[in-house]
Amino acid sequence: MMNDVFKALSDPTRRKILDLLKEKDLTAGEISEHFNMSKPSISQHLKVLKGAQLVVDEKKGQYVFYSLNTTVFQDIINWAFEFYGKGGC
Amino acid sequence: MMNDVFKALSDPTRRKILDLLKEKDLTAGEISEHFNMSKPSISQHLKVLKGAQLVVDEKKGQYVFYSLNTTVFQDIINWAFEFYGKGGC
DNA sequence: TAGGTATTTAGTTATTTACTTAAAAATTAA
DNA sequence: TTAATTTTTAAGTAAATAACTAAATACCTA
Repeated sequence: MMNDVFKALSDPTRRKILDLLKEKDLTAGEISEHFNMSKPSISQHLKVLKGAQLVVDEKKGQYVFYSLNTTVFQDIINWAFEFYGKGGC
Repeated sequence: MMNDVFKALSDPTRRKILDLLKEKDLTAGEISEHFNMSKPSISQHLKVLKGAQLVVDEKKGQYVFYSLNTTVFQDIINWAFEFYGKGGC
């Protein structure tokens, strides 16, 4: 579970996708416009992000909108807190 | 920089090494005892963790002690906070 | 229905990664 | 110095990853 998350985060293209989604929800096509990369490659990256539950997709007509799933980011924070300091925020 | 960190964290063996170091500092040999894996493999994993500055090493005689570098974990928390909620703790 | 757009799936290839064993380097002690 | 111990480096290999193109799927509109 956390393995899927860190594997997903280990690729710079996928982290940049997350950065884009921080601003606003985007379709697969809009996301791909930000990269010098084929649409299928971006689609695969989105699949990995979705598998890690870092993003959620929603189909609207012929478009698929992607958005962040913030709960997993909380999991990452909790994971890192165990190393940084013994509890406390 | 953050790329090295997430790449380092993407492997379960390396995350388990970090878990072990959460308890106490350990030598390379002590770490390797916790795995069904050759010492050179563990040494390579330690090199990756060190490259990401997630751990620090200190030579004491013929032993090399490894310990956590907590500052990078703070960086991870800061990174994730930007997705979770706009600031605030 | 037919054609167009958006997205994903399938199949292929080059690169990277994680492991192995063997050898080297560095330290300790007889 | 020689031998033993700890750790890293080097070289090789199998599996995973990330990219591509081509084809399939799904939806919309004329």
